[in-house]
Amino acid sequence: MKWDTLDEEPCSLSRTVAVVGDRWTLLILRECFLRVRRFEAFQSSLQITRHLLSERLKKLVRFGILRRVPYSEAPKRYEYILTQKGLDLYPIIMAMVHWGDTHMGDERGRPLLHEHKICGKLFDPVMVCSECGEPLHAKQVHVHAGPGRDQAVG
Amino acid sequence: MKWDTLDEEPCSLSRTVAVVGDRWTLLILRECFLRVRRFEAFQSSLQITRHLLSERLKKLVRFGILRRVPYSEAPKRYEYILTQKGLDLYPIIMAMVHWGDTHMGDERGRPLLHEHKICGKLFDPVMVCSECGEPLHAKQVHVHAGPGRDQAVG
DNA sequence: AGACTATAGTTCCGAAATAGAACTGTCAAA
DNA sequence: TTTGACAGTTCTATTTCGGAACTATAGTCT
Repeated sequence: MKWDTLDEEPCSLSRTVAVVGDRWTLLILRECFLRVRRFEAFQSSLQITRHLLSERLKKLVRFGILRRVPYSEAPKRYEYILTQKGLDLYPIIMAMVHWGDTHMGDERGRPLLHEHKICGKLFDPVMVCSECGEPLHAKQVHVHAGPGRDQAVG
Repeated sequence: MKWDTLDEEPCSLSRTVAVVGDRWTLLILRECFLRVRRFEAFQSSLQITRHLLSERLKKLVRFGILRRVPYSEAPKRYEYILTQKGLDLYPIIMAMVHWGDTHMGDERGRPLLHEHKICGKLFDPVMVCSECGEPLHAKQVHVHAGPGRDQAVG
């Protein structure tokens, strides 16, 4: 597999995997959604090596998921902020959190609870059909080849 | 990071990442949802090395995401089928496909289109609040520590 | 019988990625 | 002038991955 061109595969999952398909990147994104923005903060909360953190942040900036924004002129210091493209990853992160809550929980209960500011309640994320609003299940979905497909899948 | 105990972290995202947080595993799961079930089929459609495929399938079975089911007695042959726990990963996969469609597309258009058998229409997945049904956005969610949290996050 | 094919793996070795620690550079505060 | 905070970079040892060959079981073809 040529991982360096995975983002050009005729498969939307592959293209997403090219960007967020590794453990550190997903954990970094978790921190971003928890409002962590600075190199030292990522490093100390994740215990990631500085080398890998640096590389992953660069990659996320390169793909337009984070913006590197100066917050101090002298010395020059930057923080990393989610772009809209990055914020749009929220359903992926929430879907993963919810699956973990459901299937990987232990007797201690959930690590985090989520409150929806709009309705004020604690909630779970639910994935629904954009057309009829019903919850989605794998077996109720039929897949068709789209225009961007050659022979590969996804 | 001790990846071998990531599934015991007090963070649901970490626990999910422990299971599906690598590129090959996500691509294998894509194939599973496209009804691929056999070793040779995974191998030839993904071009994954047989060694890694074997290891990843074992891991998915160990975590209860796939079941290894005999389909031939002599010679003994098995296929890999999603359990309910595995089927429940569907929102993660769909969220990734949708993000890829939205942010990583090219001029050729989408590789695949999804039809909801319930309503008969082509759809996009939308993540909504279980309580009020409104679409979720990162900035409208407030996070609280839950019972299973000690000092870590997620 | 003997050779060939299909399926599902396992083994081995060189290449690439990761972990862990130390080092660099800039500036402010003590 | 020394220390500390911050944001990285560099180095080496270890781990994981890629690619190819090999093993095992049984059916089919000649």
